[in-house]
Amino acid sequence: MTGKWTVVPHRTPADVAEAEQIQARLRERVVLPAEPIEPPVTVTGLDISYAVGSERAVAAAVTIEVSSRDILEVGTAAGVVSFPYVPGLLAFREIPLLLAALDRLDRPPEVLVCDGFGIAHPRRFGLASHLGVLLDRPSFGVAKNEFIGTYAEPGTRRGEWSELREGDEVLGRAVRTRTGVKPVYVSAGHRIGLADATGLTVRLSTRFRVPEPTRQADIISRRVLRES
DNA sequence: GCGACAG
DNA sequence: ATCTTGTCGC
Repeated sequence: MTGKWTVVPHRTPADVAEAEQIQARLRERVVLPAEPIEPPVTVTGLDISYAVGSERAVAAAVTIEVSSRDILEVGTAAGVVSFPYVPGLLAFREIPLLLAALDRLDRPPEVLVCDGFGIAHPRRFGLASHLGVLLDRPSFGVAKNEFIGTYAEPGTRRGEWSELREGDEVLGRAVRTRTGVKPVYVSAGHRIGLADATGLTVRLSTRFRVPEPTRQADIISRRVLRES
């Protein structure tokens, strides 16, 4: 079931070693522009909900209008995950179902936002980068928890941020989307810079810590899962 | 060797 | 990720 916008097909690897091979090969395709991208009218958020004690899961792709934060379109896909959760290899667990959910959208996504990381990853190729490369679309990640790198606590006000880095290498930002609330961790995935990813993250999260596209994808995937 | 470890 | 309601607090 190759998605209509999938540029690079996905195969589930047989083991961790094969997954890391694929990761290393695809990573070479990542492009991170220094210039701002064309401001998108919509952003498509992605997330997956899992059933307890089984491999059943539901993915949701939710396209949100940036200016209004309204939902424009929803695509979902139920299925069975075929790769275990391994830190650093999350993409191999989630990508098949995410691609299926994206397939259900009529309008091709402009910019993708994932629950997780882009290049802020042990091998600089997290879920957001992986999906961006497969679809050849701009993508970035917004994670709720830290993974790698260190950062200074950002200012307490909404919109303030600090660099997430490993040594001299800037991997992302800890971004305050709500005043006085724990920051989210933003990283570029593919074909987008950190400044754009940060700006979109803040614009898309007005009432809640998590930006609307991934927040709605979380809510909808969870609802569809329990209704199945 | 011992933890830590996106979702 | 997931099991789970109300409740305390800003």
